[in-house]
Amino acid sequence: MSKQQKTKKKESKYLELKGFLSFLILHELDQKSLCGEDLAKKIGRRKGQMLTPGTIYPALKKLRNTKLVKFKRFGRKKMYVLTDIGSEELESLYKLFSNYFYGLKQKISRKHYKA
Amino acid sequence: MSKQQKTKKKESKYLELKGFLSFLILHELDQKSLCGEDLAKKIGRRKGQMLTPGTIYPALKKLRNTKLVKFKRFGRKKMYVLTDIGSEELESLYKLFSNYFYGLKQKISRKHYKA
DNA sequence: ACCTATAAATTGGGCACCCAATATATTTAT
DNA sequence: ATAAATATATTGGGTGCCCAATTTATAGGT
Repeated sequence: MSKQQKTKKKESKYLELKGFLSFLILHELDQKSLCGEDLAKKIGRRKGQMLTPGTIYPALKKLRNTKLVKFKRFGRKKMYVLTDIGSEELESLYKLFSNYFYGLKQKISRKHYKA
Repeated sequence: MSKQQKTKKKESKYLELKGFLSFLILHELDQKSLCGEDLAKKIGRRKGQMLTPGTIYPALKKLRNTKLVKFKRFGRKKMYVLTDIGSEELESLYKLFSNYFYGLKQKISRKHYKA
């Protein structure tokens, strides 16, 4: 009972929902400043599977390079926050997101999301 | 004024929302039977840019191979519909989708979506 | 100083998405 | 039968997502 999320109860048999990682990172950081590890846990909870370092850190690196996020060091943690550019970008992405998934609103419920 | 959707008014400057194509195909086909071309237009409208044949047809091919969709020929069109397996898969994907985007419900509005 | 734990980061590889360009098949018009 | 139009399909290449495995850096305990 030590593992935080185990190998995956795959609900869908054929397809996966990949993508939107950078978008979700910005969205989470807009709610609360987080370190890489906690971001991986939080987004991992959304997908039902922990994000590995090889997923989260390259994504953060890219977001740093494009100046959408920055961090401040606290002990060994790097606490990430949005930059002004990052906030603007997120607002644009919300509009795209709205278009992209128009009509799917009723599919989003709290039923399966824990924490 | 002949082109249906032009080169792209890119709202976000740095990131794109990629992915979920197969999911959206299943979702659209669950609403209405469509041919490849019309699927490309419909999903293209969601992203603000027409999907090219090189995007839609390989995706449909994969969905046919996994028996999630099938088609019937009408003239030169292939009208796609979900199989029973496809319907089940879509239900599972809606649950994953709900988790994946929990908390983003209020971001989905009709504001920017046309048709 | 040394060890341990924690957080961050890189490497290598696979797959989905995506487009531009090109090619094939089918239907309709002449 | 031939041409034009429409719909389907493939090819080649780029990029992002994703993981397993490994490595580096930082902080705390003894």
